[in-house]
Amino acid sequence: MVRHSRARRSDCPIGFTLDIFGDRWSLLILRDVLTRAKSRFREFAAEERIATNVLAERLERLEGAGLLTRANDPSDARQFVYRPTRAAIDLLPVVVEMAYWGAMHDPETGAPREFVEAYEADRQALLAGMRAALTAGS
Amino acid sequence: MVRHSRARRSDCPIGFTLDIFGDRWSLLILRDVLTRAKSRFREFAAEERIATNVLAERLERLEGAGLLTRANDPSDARQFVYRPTRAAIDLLPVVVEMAYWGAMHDPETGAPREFVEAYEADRQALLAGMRAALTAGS
DNA sequence: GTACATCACTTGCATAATGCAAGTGATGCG
DNA sequence: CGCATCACTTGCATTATGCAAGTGATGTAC
Repeated sequence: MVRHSRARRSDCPIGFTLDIFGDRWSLLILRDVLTRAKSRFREFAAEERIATNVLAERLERLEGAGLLTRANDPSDARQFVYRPTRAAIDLLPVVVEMAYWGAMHDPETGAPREFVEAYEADRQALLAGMRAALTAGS
Repeated sequence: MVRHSRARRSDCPIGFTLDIFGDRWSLLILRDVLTRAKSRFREFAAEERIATNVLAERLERLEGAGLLTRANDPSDARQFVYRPTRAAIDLLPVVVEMAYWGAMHDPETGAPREFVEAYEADRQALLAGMRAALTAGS
């Protein structure tokens, strides 16, 4: 049986990157974890229209790829807490650049003005602030 | 008939961005156009293992999305020349950040050392240089 | 100008990924 | 105890992708 889906297809670092989250949903999940403080299955399932079976598979794969950790929620044994790893936090620049590009080129963007202003004023500070928010509780 | 594939699914600028090239191939095509000076169908088809039918559809969609232009090749009537638009050139930061992330986290990356060094030494200068190379002939 | 190669695609079909709706078992809660 | 909620599964229809083999227009060598 041949696995086409996730075989390595390129020696290029961009190809490598796309092998990990070059699909519709993985990066949206990472966006939620990185910029919206989401950490639970139901939170990911809520906002976007991702099917739960696909979500389950993506979370498992992102965990396997070393981008998310999955821990028991001490306050509710039914739930799990997904958190970004260092590698995922390193993706912040990618997420920020994609958001900025979308904000610039989407005629009806929902991008908050404050994000655009913060980016244009001081990109490094914006990134540092976002990174700090993610590293705070560790 | 309902089109699921490319309907807008999010008001987030990242969602918008992923609607345009949130698939395996679109961004690789853009990478080729933006960083490898590729401009013809056969050049795109050559390096990666993209099926020609998928490539044809992607080129058409990227043109429709305003990221590529398609022009006749004056020296060969069989060929067309695909070039990035301003919007595509604006994607350089995204491409560069993805490449850098891949270079940092891919254990067997094929990323050229010079790229990593240039990025770490002066990201802005790297981007300016890449942008200048693309704008040169216009 | 005839034969052949090359170009950008198409076409037909098999396989894989995704979407959708309805479960399922474990746990929380009144 | 009864019901709601949690993180998933399962079955199946639909869509996207991969693969191999065309196709017509054009270039090129003889």
